[in-house]
Amino acid sequence: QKGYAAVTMRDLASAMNIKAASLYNHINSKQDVLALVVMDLAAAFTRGISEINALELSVADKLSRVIKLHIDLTVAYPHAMSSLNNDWMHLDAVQLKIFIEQRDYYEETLRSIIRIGIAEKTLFKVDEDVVVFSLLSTLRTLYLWYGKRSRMSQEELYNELRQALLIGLVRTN
Amino acid sequence: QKGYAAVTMRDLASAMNIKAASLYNHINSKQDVLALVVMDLAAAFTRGISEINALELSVADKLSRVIKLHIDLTVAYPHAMSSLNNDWMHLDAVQLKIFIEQRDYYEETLRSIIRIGIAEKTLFKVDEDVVVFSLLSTLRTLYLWYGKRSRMSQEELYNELRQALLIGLVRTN
DNA sequence: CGAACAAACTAACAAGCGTTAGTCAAAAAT
DNA sequence: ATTTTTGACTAACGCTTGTTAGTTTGTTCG
Repeated sequence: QKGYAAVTMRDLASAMNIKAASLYNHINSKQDVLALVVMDLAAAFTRGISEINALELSVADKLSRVIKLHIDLTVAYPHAMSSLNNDWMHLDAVQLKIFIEQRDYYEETLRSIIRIGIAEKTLFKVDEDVVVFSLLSTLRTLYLWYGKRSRMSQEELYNELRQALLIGLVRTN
Repeated sequence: QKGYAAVTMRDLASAMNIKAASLYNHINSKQDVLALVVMDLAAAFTRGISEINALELSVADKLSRVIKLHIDLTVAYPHAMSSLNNDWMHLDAVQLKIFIEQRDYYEETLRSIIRIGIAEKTLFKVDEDVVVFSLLSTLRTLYLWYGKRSRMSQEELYNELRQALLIGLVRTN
């Protein structure tokens, strides 16, 4: 709601009905809390795309699996997704380096899947950077949206997103 | 880079090679700076979509114009786009109300365009909320991307985004 | 030339920040 | 039954925050 910088330890404490000082019986610092929230989720994404890429699937099926990965993790950890998107730059130097490496690996893996699809002509000829960026923009901000306005099941969301992101909107025939 | 909450008046001042107190010869408060950055850009989006919707265009052409609107404003005000996306919740109560009204109006206008397209069957049958969300997720985060990694012209970006967002990726025939 | 103004400066304020120290009651382990 | 541990508390710390007051310097204008 407020983001890492704007939220105070007293905010966190009062949401748990305790005093700020009591938090330090459980955690070492505010930064540690951020790392706990962000790093596990980042690792889950890294593991997820790595597993998908290792499977013997068509490019379109791999992309569908990536969509499913994002839906699953968003449903499981909607609040952590917000920190992953907006607060990662406040990680300390050590964690930040690890985070950025994982992020780069994730994006490069997705880019390589798309590159193969374009080369084998199962995907339209598009700029791979634009596609990676466009897919991830939508998938990364799912948490802003799903569960709030939507009464949709995960299954429905999955099908709608495959249509919107992969198949397209405008009828061209 | 840091977001509204994390950046200090001393940060802003030193980036301008002056002292923090000197800022107050030009502005009234930190919150006012945020409002100056965010509200004008929000108004530009509101005016933009209003004008597009008033034109006598096909649904697909209106959507293309919306893409162009986002590209134009992102190129013109890349830094303000970041605050518009990430810092709007730190506006004071008065401005926040105005902001949210404009945002709702923008989204509802876009939704109505898509609703018409689906009804007249120029668009595939998709959930209109998913489509609005998916389009805006990509267009709103253009600033993260364009100008950094990309050496693409605005014209190229426009064509690539129309392909990726409207036409689709996966060849189905 | 002299007045008025713009815009920088130093110094300091009160409030809020993350965090630590020390204490105490209840629960768990011995 | 006694010791140890857990996890809350109050009080306070040193620091940083946004902001104000008062001053000074250079420029603009009658």
